[in-house]
Amino acid sequence: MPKVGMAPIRRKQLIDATIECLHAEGYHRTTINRVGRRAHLSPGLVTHYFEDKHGLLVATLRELNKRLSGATARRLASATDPRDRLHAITDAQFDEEQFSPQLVNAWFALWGNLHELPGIQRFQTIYEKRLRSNLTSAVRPLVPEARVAMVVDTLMALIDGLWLKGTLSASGINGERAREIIRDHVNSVVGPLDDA
Amino acid sequence: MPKVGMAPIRRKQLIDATIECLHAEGYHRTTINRVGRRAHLSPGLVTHYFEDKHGLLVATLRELNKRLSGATARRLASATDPRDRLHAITDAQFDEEQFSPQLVNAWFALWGNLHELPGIQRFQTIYEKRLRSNLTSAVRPLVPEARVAMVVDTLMALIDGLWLKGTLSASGINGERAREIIRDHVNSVVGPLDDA
Amino acid sequence: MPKVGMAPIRRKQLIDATIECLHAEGYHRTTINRVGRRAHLSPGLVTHYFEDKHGLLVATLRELNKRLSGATARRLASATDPRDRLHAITDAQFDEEQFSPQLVNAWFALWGNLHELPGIQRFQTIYEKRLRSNLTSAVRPLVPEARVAMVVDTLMALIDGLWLKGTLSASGINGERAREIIRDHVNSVVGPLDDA
Amino acid sequence: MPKVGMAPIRRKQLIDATIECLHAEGYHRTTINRVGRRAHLSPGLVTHYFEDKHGLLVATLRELNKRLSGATARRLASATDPRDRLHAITDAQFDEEQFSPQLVNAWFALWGNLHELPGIQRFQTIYEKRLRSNLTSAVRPLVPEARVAMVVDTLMALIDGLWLKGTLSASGINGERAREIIRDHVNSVVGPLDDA
DNA sequence: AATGAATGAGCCTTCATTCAT
DNA sequence: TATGAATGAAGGCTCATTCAT
Repeated sequence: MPKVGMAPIRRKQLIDATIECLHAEGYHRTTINRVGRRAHLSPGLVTHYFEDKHGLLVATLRELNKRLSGATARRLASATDPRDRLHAITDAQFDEEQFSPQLVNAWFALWGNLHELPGIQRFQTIYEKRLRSNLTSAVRPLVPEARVAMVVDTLMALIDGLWLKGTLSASGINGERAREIIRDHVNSVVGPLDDA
Repeated sequence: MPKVGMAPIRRKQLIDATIECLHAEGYHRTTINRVGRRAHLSPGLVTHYFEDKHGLLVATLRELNKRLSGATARRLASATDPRDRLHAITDAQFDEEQFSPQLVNAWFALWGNLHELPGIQRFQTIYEKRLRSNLTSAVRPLVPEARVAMVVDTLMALIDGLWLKGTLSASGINGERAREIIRDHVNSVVGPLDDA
Repeated sequence: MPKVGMAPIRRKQLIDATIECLHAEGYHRTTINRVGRRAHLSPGLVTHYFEDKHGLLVATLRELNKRLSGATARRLASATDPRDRLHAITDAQFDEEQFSPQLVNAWFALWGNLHELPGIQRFQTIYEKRLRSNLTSAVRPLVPEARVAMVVDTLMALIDGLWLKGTLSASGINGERAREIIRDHVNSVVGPLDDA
Repeated sequence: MPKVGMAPIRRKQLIDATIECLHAEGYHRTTINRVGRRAHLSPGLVTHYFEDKHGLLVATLRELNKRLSGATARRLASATDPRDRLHAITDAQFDEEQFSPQLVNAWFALWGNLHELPGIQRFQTIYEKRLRSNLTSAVRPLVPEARVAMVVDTLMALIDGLWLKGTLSASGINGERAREIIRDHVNSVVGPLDDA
């Protein structure tokens, strides 16, 4: 009695299980068998739906990025003022929903092994370019043109650094603190809010 | 083939080969066999000198950290002015010698798999604390006490972020650019150099 | 190749191959590869079905004990007279089917390496206790209570000793001779059969 | 400054360490390195003095047998009466000094792996024959000729069985109990001591 | 659509042995 | 006489993948 339309359901189940597994067990313990077990599905299904272990991991990273982009889009939607736009973008990077230890760790476990995921780097580069482009257009109205590149580079590095700190529980950097730091930095860069 | 006193020589050879291998092949391709082959030594020697693969990787991370600490110490030695001290520390993080793609990638390959290296996290935490302590004492004379924590947190995240960018050739962040960014940031934080 | 329900078949095949291998090649030559080869199965299947080499050996010892217990049960079933019950138990220990060089050697190869099979000792102790309990209730009606313990201890040691001799082809102790010896001993202990 | 006459000293040290190791770690953990470490000697010395790991184990078994034979000889020396001679032999098998857990376990660890010690079986057979011969000449004066073989076979099996039990701490068979059992058995076989 | 049986390559590790000193 | 450096084979185990059902 083959059911139809299972594909999206199964794919979601497996990706969720992969995220869980990456978080809980780390990259190299994230095996097809373990992912299957977590999803209460057989290991054979992974290849059925993702061709490959590689395929599963790529799909997982895509999903992680998508969730993050979603946060950016949502926040940008309700921002009009240039400065607000900038805050929207940076805040989105540390959105409570996405900046959970689980997602950060899963993302980072993949990130830390890009070497073994051929084809993903290009894909990741695209994501980075989009962020840079978003940041650039948000920053441009706020600082002298000559400083745009520097400000954007700094912001991007700072964002990545805060993510990285987020994987180390010992660092004490959670979403709230990350937003605080990045807001402080943004303010110091674009000048104090002259609300007078 | 001398019989005695080979230990330090072999250990260095194997650690160097590990760094090479991590850079060239990535974490999970860094196997005992491959490291041995790179060092022109038999795989059995790894266990002879490091007990374990784990032991080898720990020793490698230690070595990487040591080299980095060395750079910091060297630069601090010739800095007296508070602002100079701060620059010395941050510049040291991107010292030409240490911030080579090879070392950065090796370091990061280990970093991205801390999960699988039990016991290393504690060790890494110590290293982080030392950096924080160095930065704090350098920053304190330069900014109001209430801002010290924020400034240090930001600096540490920015440093990590720049390292991370350094692993992606596509990001265009090399040692020079990294130092430029961090100097710009430091200046903006502690106020412009009033050399007038 | 059917897809389902292979477990019991494969398990039996692998256990049989293990017994063969222990007999023919000895304990430390009984490797997962060799067992697999004997069973015409891949080495990976061992872990699939037994988790471990250890698991395979434990299962094998269990099987050997089960076969032996089976012989005891069968013989006891057709014995009513107390003396017959005692003979039934002791004879069962040297049942032609179980006391083959193959099984004895396999059993002994395991036995001689209990050190390396953590957790098995307890299991083996249970088996021993059952035998002791069986013997005790068979002996009790036949000798003065004060002698029961001594008689049982002696019987158990003698049984083990005969098994041990059974592993040495040079000893000339086969099933028939073993039964002869133990019957002679039993008779001398419980008094001659007064069939007059 | 090469010392002369070290051979017997070193050989003894290494054999003692082997016995310890067999007892404490079991057969397959008894490696040349571990034995060397226990003896505070380098692993290379083992091959120097024993050619081989095999050579070391053979020498160890020889030593164990020698110690046991020594006990027999000592006890036989002071026995004149036929029955005393028999008791001397059987008691010697469970001499407090030899029937220690350490020696029993070491002996048994070797015994349980005779398969892997080519050439030892022959050697062990000799030892068995000598025991049989000793027992036979002690038994002959005490029982009808027709029963000698049976009595000796039983005795030999019982002795081995008691040794075997001695390796299992759970069995509760120590030297004292073993002697008690074997004496009881001997008495029942050769008839009660008619000291009237 | 789904299962789980089966394979075989590859990894880490252990170890007996050899050998230069 | 003694050391310990060095090798390389083999073992146990994990795992991605294939495939019959």
